[in-house]
Amino acid sequence: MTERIPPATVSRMAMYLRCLRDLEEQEKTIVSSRELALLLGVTPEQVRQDFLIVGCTGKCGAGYDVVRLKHRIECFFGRDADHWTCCMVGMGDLGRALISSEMVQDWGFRYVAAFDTDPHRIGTRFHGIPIYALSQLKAVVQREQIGIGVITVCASLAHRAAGLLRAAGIRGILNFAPEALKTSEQTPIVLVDFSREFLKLAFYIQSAESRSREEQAQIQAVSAGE
Amino acid sequence: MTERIPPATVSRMAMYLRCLRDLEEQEKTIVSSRELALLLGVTPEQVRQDFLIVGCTGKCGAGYDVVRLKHRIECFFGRDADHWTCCMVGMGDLGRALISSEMVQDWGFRYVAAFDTDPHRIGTRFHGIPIYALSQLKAVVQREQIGIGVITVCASLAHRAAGLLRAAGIRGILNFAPEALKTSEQTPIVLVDFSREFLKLAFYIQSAESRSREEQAQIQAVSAGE
DNA sequence: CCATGTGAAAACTTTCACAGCG
DNA sequence: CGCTGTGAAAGTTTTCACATGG
Repeated sequence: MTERIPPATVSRMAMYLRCLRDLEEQEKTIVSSRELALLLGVTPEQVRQDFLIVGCTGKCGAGYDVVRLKHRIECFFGRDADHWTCCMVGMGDLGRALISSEMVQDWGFRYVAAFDTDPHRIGTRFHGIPIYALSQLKAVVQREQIGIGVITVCASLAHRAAGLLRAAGIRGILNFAPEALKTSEQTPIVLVDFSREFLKLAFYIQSAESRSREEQAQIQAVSAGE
Repeated sequence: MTERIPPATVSRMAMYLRCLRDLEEQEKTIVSSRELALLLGVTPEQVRQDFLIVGCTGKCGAGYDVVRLKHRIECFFGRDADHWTCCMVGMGDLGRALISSEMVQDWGFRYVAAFDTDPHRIGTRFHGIPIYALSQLKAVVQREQIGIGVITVCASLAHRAAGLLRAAGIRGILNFAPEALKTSEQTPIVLVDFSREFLKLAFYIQSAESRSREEQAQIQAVSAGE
């Protein structure tokens, strides 16, 4: 059942899901592969190919049923994707920003606990979420049946945090600390590295500008040739 | 010169750069493709293949010169990667967190201005960075020669923010708003979508657990066969 | 005529195997 | 002997072409 799905495909699936949500809000019931392709900047064929993975649900001539397709992709991400319990390890600026932004809450990811080393924060609540000491992590994770741990502590603490989460039997870790944590077969870790995104952007800027320079040079060459 | 570089390769380049920085701090001068491969979870051949792209700098038998290689990869990301000026559009929790975390400052990305709609914030400073009104964006971007705009406003404002940045002649945009902005050939946009990262993690958890279930089933089948 | 479904073709990435150098 | 460099092989992913159905 679990064919090898490449990371790029998983990313695209997440993008489809976002689009389908938006389409559902706009009360569209049918969408074609071409429309989705335009929205995502890929080819219609690729979209159809991807949908074969989740079990082709399209109808010839018409398009895809938005609700049905969305449901299939939600299944792709796990049937219980609608209620993941998360905890935040590190209640610094980033941790608080992630919680208060509520970006992922309505994607089925709900924070039920937070952990910090600062004694002033321990025992208080943030957006209704209780803040515990790190020493209580294992007990809380197991009591609340927390599935996902989100690490926003500094790089030097990240390994310790990951170790505690693993020891508590967490199912997966999202790591915002600029530190490559060893990911094991058992507990997957997704690293969100801001510096990588900045570098990627820098590269794309560079290549876009060099390309447009080339084009200008070509235009100049052409006009010179005339 | 600008061969088509796949996104995955760009990501790996950023990871190499991180590793090389760490190695440089540890005062290692030589590194082999195998060491880097282990650190990154890829194969040594892939590492060497990647380094061919930036211009093979390795010496047979010895390994790669850390400083030289790092320099080459920095060039891959643009020679002026060492001094990108950035501005933050949106000084909510996320915007402030990104600035105060200083995660990317020492990667050569420096914030020199911030923009917000809240009149209480306009005119003040945060971490020494002046906060302006959106109406001043164009003038400030051009005056300070800002290359990168970082969007952390809400989804509904993101399009307007992107439009203003583009009109001001920004070179690239990093978008943290949960909204797919149309990226043009001229000004690249990198979208950082937290919900996508959560979904990715959910998928990997799911597949890791189904795999281990399969293995257990296999083990049971084997022991049943004995 | 539009859109999907499907298998084959093309393009690409990754891996392999080995030559060459320190 | 270990490590790089390189081109060919294997294994992908993506694209194309066309059959099928509303």
